[in-house]
Amino acid sequence: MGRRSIHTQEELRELIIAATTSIIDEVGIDGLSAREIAKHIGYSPGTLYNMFENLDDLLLIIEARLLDDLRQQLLEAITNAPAHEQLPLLAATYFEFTQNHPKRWSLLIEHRIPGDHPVPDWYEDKISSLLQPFEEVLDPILADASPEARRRHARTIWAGIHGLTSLSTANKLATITNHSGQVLIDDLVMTYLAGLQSSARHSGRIAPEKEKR
Amino acid sequence: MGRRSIHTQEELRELIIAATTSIIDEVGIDGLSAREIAKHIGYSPGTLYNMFENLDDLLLIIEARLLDDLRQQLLEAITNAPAHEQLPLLAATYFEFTQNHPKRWSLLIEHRIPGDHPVPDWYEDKISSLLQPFEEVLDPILADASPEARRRHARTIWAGIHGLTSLSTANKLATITNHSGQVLIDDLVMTYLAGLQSSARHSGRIAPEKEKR
DNA sequence: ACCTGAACACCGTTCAAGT
DNA sequence: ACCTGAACACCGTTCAAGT
Repeated sequence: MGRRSIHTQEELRELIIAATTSIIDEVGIDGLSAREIAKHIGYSPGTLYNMFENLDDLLLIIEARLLDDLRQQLLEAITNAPAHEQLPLLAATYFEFTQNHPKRWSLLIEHRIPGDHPVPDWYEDKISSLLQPFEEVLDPILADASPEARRRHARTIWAGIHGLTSLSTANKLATITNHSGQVLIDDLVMTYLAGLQSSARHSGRIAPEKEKR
Repeated sequence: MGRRSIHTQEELRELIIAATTSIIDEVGIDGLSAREIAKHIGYSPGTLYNMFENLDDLLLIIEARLLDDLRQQLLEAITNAPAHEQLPLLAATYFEFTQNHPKRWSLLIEHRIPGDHPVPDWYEDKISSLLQPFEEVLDPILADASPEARRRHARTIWAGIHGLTSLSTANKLATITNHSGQVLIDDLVMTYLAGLQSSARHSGRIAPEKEKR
């Protein structure tokens, strides 16, 4: 047949992304295949390769949108929140988000581009932008620290939280992390914060208690 | 043909495990297949299913051995080490180990049993036994804490370290974690430890400085 | 008893051919 | 120009048949 043009290229693209997302959420990653996606949208498998380089490319785009959504929720969570509650709020929101999208979050964790090929730049940017809320929230606490130390602490606490959420969605480590995940994340954030404040004290200056607003 | 019996069942089993391990380490997970393993050991693909339930089962066994090795190295690392250096040593050893076996460690992180089936009990035990060194090392620091708090802190710091090493081997997050991994892990351990000691102080008793030996 | 290898039901991806 | 769908080179897994 051919020459249908019922949808614009852009519509077709979104159709494919939507179908793939819903297959993952409903059936799981194991039930996903190019043929299955094609069947869902009523096109032939070949059409996918007209819009995307390959399946990995398509999945990467879905992962990137998930990261966008997460970032959005993180930013919303800390808006108007008292400064000293912001980091715990970020952590709780991060965890909750991954629990709400377990299948897609697993995809994000487990999906690796074959051949050790590096991931595209735009994808790395998405990841980097996740760090921004953490840097913002840590800034007042680390007022005296060097820029390098601030970058480092933000990365550490982000990576710790990210790692913990990942363990929770991979039910391969269930016995350990069903301790449960939220409890461990709270522990991590609270103890790490206490550690930051304690070293701020030892380095000669006490991080001031916030009383903004 | 059939009826070769050049190898005992046990030898054949080990042969398969060894071949699979070396394919993963050399070619990577993408180059792995039942047919490829069979070719390596000079048997037919069907033979694999005589010794193992399926490919997932075989991979799980390889992952379990990796965990055994890691545990062994962790225990060796803290033997005869001063108490206050033990946790940093565990973290550094953990990280180094994963860097030394990047392909197999990626397998451990990314390999999920299809269908949300839970992992076998013996596998969960392997994971649990990784916690033991962390509990041992934290015990002196948490002398006053409740058993529940000790379990929790050990799980938290283990999961944080585990999560960080996982991010480092998945080069999907390279820009962030090539900060580098070892630096972030040191930061996590040191700051978390400072946090633990600071709350020990606040709860009325200072964790005594160790001076054993 | 032990192992084979053809067969089944799938994959991702390509590309000549159809409209 | 747009899309098809048969074809290619693979998968994991099974199981009747061979020695």
